[in-house]
Amino acid sequence: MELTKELMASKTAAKQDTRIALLEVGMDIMLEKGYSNTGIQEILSALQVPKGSFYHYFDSKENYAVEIIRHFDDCYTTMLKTIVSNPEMTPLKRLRTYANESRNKLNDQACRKGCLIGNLSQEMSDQSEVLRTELSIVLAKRLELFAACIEEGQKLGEIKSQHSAAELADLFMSALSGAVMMAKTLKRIEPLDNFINIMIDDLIKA
Amino acid sequence: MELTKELMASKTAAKQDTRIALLEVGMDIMLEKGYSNTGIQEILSALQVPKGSFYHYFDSKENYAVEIIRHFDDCYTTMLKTIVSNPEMTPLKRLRTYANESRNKLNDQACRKGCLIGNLSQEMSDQSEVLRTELSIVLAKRLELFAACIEEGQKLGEIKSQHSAAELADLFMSALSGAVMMAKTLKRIEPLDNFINIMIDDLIKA
DNA sequence: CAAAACTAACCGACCGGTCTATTAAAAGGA
DNA sequence: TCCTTTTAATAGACCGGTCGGTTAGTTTTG
Repeated sequence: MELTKELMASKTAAKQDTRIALLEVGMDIMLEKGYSNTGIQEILSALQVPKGSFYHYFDSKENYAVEIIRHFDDCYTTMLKTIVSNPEMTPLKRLRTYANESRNKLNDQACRKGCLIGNLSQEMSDQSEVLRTELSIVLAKRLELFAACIEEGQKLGEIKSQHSAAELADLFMSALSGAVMMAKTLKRIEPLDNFINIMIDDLIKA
Repeated sequence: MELTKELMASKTAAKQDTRIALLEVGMDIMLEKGYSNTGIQEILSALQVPKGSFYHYFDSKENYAVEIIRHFDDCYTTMLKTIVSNPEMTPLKRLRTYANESRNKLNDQACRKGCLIGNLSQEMSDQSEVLRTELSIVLAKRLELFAACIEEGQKLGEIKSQHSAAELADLFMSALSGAVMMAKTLKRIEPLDNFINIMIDDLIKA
């Protein structure tokens, strides 16, 4: 009995693995090529999973993308929280750390890829209300995390208080996303450096 | 003779018109649906132009997009120059005017569409080196226009001089592009309002 | 054995791009 | 001036390939 249980478990796990693997490979490919440019067959070939299986696990490409967004967000939010809530740094230092990591990652990738959420937001907001809604949930979640960090900094007098934390978080994310876009097109990391130098080290600092 | 000349002229003009019409319709559709999601047939149907004509005027979809970018940029740069070089306003006021117009246009479009250059940059920078190069030329041109305006403001003491005009222009464009992206996904105009309120009215003002 | 999980083969639609044919305009010759 | 030749432009049928998605059937499981 224990044997069958184990087999069941491993089998179930394997099936789950296929599902997760589809999500993770799709995430990587969509990060590189966007939604429209990514074919389902391409994802399946990478994993040697047959076409029929895909539609066993997912209803449609659109729903698959929704699950990719959620899966990616799960990982990303965890990472983001550990940085912007890190009690061992001051709030402003946390923001700078996050910005720096974003900058270095983009630089390591030769100013390619960027952020899945940002890329899909730009590509799909006008094309799919389903994806737009999902992406807006993720964006709102991130805005909250940044706003909480900024508010903490404001209370400590480390960050300017002329504007609300929510507004500053908004601008912070806008500028960072835009800097990533510019860096990708110009193939130069300077937009990120400028963002860090001016926005963080100067403008929002109290 | 004059009659035939006129006919010739109008005919030639008509031919040119077909080309221009293809560029302008393609511009509109690509602004709404992006590059990958726009089919050539769709553009042709809108103008009732046969498929063969398209490949008479353009080598490929990619080259067609390059010409769309240039055509769009021609119009846009003219408009941009009249605003950011307008001697009847102070430099900072010009920037605010431009930002406000961008904000109002996006608002009128129910936070859709945005800017063709920004959209294509995000979608195509990693997919097509040809398009990326073309887009980077346009971005660089705009950066120069903004930088010139900002530099003027710095000399007048109206804009902070801790950072170079080029760096400020960089951040200005990053933040504006990012705010447009966020507004499209969140379907709220506030990111643009925040950009104007904080960035222009506060942060870069001396 | 019945039900659920899985999969290979297949579908019509559409993609960007090519083909050959036809028509209209420009250029050349006397 | 008229006729011929060449070239630009129009035209749509057609190409192989790929798209997202379906289905009929096999395999696995309880």
